[in-house]
Amino acid sequence: MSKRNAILEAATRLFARNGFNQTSMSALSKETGAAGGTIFHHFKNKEDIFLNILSDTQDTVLSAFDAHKAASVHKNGMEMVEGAVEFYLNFTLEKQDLFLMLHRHFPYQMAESNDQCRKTLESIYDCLVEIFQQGVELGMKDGSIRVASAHNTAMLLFAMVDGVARLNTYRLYHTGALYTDLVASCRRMLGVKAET
Amino acid sequence: MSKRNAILEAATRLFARNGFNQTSMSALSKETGAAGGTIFHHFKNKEDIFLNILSDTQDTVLSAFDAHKAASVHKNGMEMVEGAVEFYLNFTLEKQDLFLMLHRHFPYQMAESNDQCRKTLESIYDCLVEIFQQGVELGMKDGSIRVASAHNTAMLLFAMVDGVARLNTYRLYHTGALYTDLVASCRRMLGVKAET
DNA sequence: GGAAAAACCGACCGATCATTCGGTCGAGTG
DNA sequence: CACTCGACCGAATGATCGGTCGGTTTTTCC
Repeated sequence: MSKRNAILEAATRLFARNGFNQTSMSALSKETGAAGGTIFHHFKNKEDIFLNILSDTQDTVLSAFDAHKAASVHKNGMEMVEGAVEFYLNFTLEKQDLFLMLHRHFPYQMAESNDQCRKTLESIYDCLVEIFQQGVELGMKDGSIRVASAHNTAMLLFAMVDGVARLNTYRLYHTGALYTDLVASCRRMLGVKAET
Repeated sequence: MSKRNAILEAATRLFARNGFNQTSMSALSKETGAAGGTIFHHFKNKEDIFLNILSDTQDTVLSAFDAHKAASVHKNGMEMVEGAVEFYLNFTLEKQDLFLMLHRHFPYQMAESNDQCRKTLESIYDCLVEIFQQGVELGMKDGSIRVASAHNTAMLLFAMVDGVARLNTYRLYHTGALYTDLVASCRRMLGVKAET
């Protein structure tokens, strides 16, 4: 692997687990085997490393969601939402470091002063919410879902599912058995009586 | 105000808005007008300041929730949950700095190595989840709520409501109009068809 | 009023931070 | 071979970090 990619990979892990500000360039240097100067040869500064990671994250998220949409089949909108919930939870488990990074405060702090960061973050979150929203909109058409606003409902679904994903990373509670109840809750929340 | 309290208050604001590690003792010194040595006269180190804030936070949260429980009246469990949702959202708005701090990663990172921190955090979150759980348990008895597990349901409610509170602080979306849909979603999610 | 205690001050310390810079090395080119 | 160029190195830099310490002021209590 090229040193540049090694730096990006190690930085993703370190930024996610220890935070951006708590990751020193010397730690990154030690982790990658690259000398201090080498890192600044490839990236103009520490922030630039983060922006590159964020951009890669955007690609990863967008293509993963496109692949899911292409592969998934469903009878109606409600099933599409259920599929999205399951996919999202699995995705957060599969890409733990990415979501650990996205769940930190630093990206949003940086977004306030850096337009590129803000745009990339918005595009990532649009993608995350959209998959729920499409399911809700479909369900509103085919009658499997009855809610007032597709967008607001999608946001609420996202808040709940992402909240559960977060509970996993904080480890204050053991949320293993939550998945079944989560899906059941989503189903009832979307306006049709629970099936038996 | 005593200098000690001024330090705690300023530290709460700075830790919440900039993070623990991004808040320097010199910044804290400048903000409070207290000299560097004075801060270390009142607290044995930076971590000790945070633990004191966390302990104060625990008191604030516990007494606020006790006051809410004592003051609120409700016909049934469902209404109790609705009241809890409204109260929780208002509370996060009222104590923005506290929740900004609790929503950061640092407390949970510190909890992994510091028992006092972990215990305090657990007690805070127990309190937050409990108010939902009591409502759900009551609703399961009086028939206004039909779910499988009171605890899991309370966790899901908490995840959703806290997720909405979080969306507010990140400012990537404007979530002003979400409250009505949130309450309606909770009502449907709890197993009884939406009333008109 | 006077002494002891507590609060307070700011210069100072060693460690660590992000970043810079002069320079080595090897692969490609003509 | 001579020359160039990008990848790479690691010592050095100035700034800033959390924390210490000796001394001064204020408060408390007899």
